Amino acid sequence: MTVTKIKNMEEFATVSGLSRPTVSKFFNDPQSVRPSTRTRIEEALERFDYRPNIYAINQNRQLTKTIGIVVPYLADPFFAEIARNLETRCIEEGYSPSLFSSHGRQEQENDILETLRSMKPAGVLMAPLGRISDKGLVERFCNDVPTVLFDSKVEGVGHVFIGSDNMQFTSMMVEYLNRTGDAPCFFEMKTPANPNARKRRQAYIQAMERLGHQPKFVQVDGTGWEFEEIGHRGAMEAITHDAFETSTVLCSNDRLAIGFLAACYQKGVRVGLKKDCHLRVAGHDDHPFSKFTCPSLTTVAQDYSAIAEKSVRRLFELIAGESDAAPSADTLFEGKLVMRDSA
Amino acid sequence: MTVTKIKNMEEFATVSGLSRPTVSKFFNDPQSVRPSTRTRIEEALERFDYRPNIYAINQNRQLTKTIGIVVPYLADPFFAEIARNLETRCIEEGYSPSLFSSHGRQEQENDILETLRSMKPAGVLMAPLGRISDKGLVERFCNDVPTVLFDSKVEGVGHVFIGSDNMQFTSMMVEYLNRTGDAPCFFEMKTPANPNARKRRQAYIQAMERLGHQPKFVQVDGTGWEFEEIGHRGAMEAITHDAFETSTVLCSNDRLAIGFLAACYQKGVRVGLKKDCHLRVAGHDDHPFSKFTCPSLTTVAQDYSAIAEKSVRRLFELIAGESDAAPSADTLFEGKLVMRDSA
DNA sequence: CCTTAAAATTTACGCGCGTAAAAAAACTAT
DNA sequence: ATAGTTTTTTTACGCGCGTAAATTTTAAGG
Repeated sequence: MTVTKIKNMEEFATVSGLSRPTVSKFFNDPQSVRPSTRTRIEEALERFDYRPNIYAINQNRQLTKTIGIVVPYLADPFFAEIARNLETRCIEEGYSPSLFSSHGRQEQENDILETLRSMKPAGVLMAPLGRISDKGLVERFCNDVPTVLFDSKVEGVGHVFIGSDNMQFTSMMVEYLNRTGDAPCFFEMKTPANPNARKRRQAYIQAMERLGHQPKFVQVDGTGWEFEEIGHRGAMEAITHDAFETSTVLCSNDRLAIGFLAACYQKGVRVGLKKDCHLRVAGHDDHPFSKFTCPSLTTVAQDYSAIAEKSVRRLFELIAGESDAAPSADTLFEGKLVMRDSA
Repeated sequence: MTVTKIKNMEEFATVSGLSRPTVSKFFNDPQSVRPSTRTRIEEALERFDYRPNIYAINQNRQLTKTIGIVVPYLADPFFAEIARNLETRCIEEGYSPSLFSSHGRQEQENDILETLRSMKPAGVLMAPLGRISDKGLVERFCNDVPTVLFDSKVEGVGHVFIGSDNMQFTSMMVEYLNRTGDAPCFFEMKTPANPNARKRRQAYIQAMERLGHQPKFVQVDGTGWEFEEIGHRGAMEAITHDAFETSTVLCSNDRLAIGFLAACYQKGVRVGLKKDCHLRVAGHDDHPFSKFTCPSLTTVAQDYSAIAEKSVRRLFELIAGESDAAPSADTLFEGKLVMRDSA
């Protein structure tokens, strides 16, 4: 590194003995210049550490090299984990991911979309809030910016959706629970924020009917994203009032189950498969912490990295296909049964 | 909204019946124009939804309205929670936060700092990786960009640090455990990534000696940020070899404790205060999930929102104080003892 | 109504880079 | 060496906005 500070591309071109347009070409695509020229620039780059001004670059670009990533609630390790996968994949493809969390609030989600618009991103990977999303606004956004929706689908919105096959998730789990013991009741929030929850409820009902059982529900009040808290409260009440009509409980998601198991422990309700257990409990998602609950949680695993991988790949297809591609069929990943100690 | 699309500030100024410099002034500070003028612009804003091009704006600004937020590992709910607080506070102050996670890798942290440099942010809130941070690079960054370090201090680097008083955390917990039962042994990673862990170890030793007890350690191998996994493995081994010389275990952080408790449950080791319990377990941090462990985890609570609040406030002081202020003393927050069922 | 101060307008330049067109230079193959 | 091709250089314009200086308009106060 030399003392000389390079302010702009003009200066950098001079010190590397080239013209500015050539250097500009290099930064847009190193392969587009002659190997010998490339070498000269790379050498100069080591001596002078210059970086093109991103704002000046993007001002003149119709499309930037930015990818927006939007999740509904980053404090949920599930989304943190997905976001991490997405980020990594984008970087590998030479893009700069920009991460946003709606923190469970519609207003925030709307702000983020507006911000993203002005960022002229090459594309956006978005897990919408779901029920409380501003559908019209999300729809308009998807029409204007190449966007892949993942995790939670907003009906009729967006060209590309990547998610989990909730029908398969729940069917499989109900089937498993039914084979190995009592058929489960379904533990869920009364008004879930996430559309996956509604699909899982439907799937539960269908699966139970198919097996000749009557669906049974235990529903908890509560809004927001503090699912553990809600699950805990709901379980405490249900246990106190002995509200379970069966010895098996299927939770709509693992975070509810985590709260549920904590309540069971506190109330002295033994959970698991052993002879002296009163209850079996299962969940959905294979949350990062489900391995460490007491007992460890039997659940259906979402394939995080597959969803991330596929989302990014579909986004780049969308970006590449000049004309906005026809709305494609949703991609739904099947889940894997993870048999642990709780059921 | 009208059909007319506004492309730039010139056009927008025309439709609002004003000149571009006036409109420009408005966007930089709405208070700087006459109320009647402000109203006219705001009305036009509703009819035409125009937003200044952020890239063009930032190109000509020495300092942008961006605040960088860097955390070492976003999949850790502790950092997700802190980040959420920081984001919210920044937005309230009229800045645009930009969130980055190092994902536990030095290379990534370095890249983020380089990216941030080119973003010309007004300031940066950074929780460094700690031990594996590139100290020289972080130092240089802090000298060039107004930066507040939080959570984990890199010795001798940065002008402002906001964190927790680990000495007080651990002292208090050791004191409490000693008063209510056996003095604790210390459960930790052999080579912790985070400097807080080292401070806690020292504090543990001092506290034990002050109380006339000999410090005892159970140390686990393992690197990375999968603390629950590491804690679980360590506890399984320790229990198998009956490696505890005392009936009380103080974990270096809650995530290790979560894994620890899971292992205890699996091994049939009863944890808690009741007569039939073999072990008491405590942690540090009051992780968002510590309330839902089995049994619920006794710990020392970090004051998330206070740290966030203070960090943001100090950053804005740094930004406001034209000349780079003299290195100020660290701000350390005391923790609160959270007595739950595990100890 | 006139004086003053405050605010808005006009005019004009610059930021750092993308990019197009024409000319010059550097390679490649014969 | 020469014709033909590829790459680089020259030249020049534009992007959308910040911002400064000089001028004109507006509002306020006596």
